[in-house]
Amino acid sequence: MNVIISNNSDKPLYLQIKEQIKEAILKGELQEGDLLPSVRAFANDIGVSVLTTRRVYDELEEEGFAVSRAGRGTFVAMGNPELLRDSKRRMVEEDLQKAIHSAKLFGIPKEELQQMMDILFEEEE
Amino acid sequence: MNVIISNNSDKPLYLQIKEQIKEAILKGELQEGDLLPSVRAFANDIGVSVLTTRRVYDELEEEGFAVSRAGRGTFVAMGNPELLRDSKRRMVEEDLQKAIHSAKLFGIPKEELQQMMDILFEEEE
Amino acid sequence: MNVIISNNSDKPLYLQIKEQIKEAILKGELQEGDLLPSVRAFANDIGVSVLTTRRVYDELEEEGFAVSRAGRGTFVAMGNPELLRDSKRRMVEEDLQKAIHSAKLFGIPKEELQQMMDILFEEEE
Amino acid sequence: MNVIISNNSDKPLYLQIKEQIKEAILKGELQEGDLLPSVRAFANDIGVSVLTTRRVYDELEEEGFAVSRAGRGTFVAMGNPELLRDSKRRMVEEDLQKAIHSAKLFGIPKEELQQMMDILFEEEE
DNA sequence: GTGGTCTAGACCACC
DNA sequence: GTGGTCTAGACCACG
Repeated sequence: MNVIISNNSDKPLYLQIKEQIKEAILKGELQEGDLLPSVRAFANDIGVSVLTTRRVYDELEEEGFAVSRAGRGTFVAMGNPELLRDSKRRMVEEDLQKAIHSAKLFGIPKEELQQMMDILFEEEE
Repeated sequence: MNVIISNNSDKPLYLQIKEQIKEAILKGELQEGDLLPSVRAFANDIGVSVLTTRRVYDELEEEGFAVSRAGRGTFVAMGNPELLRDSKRRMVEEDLQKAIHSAKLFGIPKEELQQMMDILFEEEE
Repeated sequence: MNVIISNNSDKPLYLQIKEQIKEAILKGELQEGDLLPSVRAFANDIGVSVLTTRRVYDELEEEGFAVSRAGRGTFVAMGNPELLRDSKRRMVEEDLQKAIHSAKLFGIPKEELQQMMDILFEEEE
Repeated sequence: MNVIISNNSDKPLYLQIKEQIKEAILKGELQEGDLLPSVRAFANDIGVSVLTTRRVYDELEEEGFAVSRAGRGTFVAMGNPELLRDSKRRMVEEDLQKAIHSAKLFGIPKEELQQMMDILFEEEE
């Protein structure tokens, strides 16, 4: 797994890391039951404090994406695939909703919005 | 102008205020050249510290949405209307791009995305 | 608010503290909207690390018992009173269920269990 | 004897195993003097490390539930039957006391507590 | 002043 | 080896 950290981002480190792991799970790169790197190995790997990776794993566990077992390691949680699908859709819908909200506010018509989506969809590499 | 402050929001006060002023400008409620309330009056009005409104006006000026004239007050900047239109589009495009990025990541096809937009567009009150 | 910490307990410090705050809220000693002590003042007060009180407040927030506002402080959450009542009952039911489970396992009849409850209820000071 | 291990439990493996053996003794499934499986056979049987079963037997011996005879094996301790009866009662009383303590704290009256016990007693399958 | 994040150590229980 | 807790510092943004 590749995690990229930006010190210039306004997002805290632990959030950047957490989101990348969640994305990897949602994309299917990390499968249910997979062993995640140990907090120490991971911290060393990406150059952050152990406490920071601990926090990432703690929150992933709270959110149901991972399970930690003392003395064994941290694993990708066994989750109902439906939940994953929903989780993906919800992420997309959130951003979409924001865009639509602003568009309505500024009087951008639905047709123009659809056109923008078409263009942006092709542009994205 | 009505500014609504939520103490339950995760956004800092100064940002909530700034964004609502910017929205009012982009929506056309505040016209170019309009006089904004004084920092003191405004602070008193919405029940926040003078320092907070001071910061709002400072940042609005930095971003080119307002100009302060010593002894006269703070005014909505005289901006090229083109710039405003672009600014609106850019805001919408940013969120749209995020949604498209996630959708591609999770394998949600363009058709499904368009369908989601249709539904969300109608739902928005 | 009085918090008592035992270093001999098998429970981690942060849990001991968190549970006592939750109890104070459930008992009504702490009312909705009340300001909790700052993490630093609290840590100093009860003689633990700042990080430990931070963690307590973080988790109380996650569980919906408190809300933190940067620059202002941490407050007892405005919660629907129904939820509090349910929370109380659930705590009691959990322990009761354990007792009943063991009793059935060991063949202790319902009558004896009720008798035990009578006696223990009077004994409790 | 059937021992079921859950990887999803928050309890450590050795505790899960130990508690199930103690329950079997208290329930009478394991009689005084019965030979327990060897640490190696047992570890192999339930799929855990030998160290883990070793620890289980050590602690059972410390607590007086088992005795090890070098070269012979580990046996369920010859215990005074009174002690066993007391042990059962104590386990039940402990949980009952916690429930009563919380109930008093939150102002739940004795009648409501008894009602809860009635309901939970019937519900338990 | 407040909370939010982060570092660099440490000790413990579990496997 | 692993995760779980804790300490004693630090810097930043917010009000």
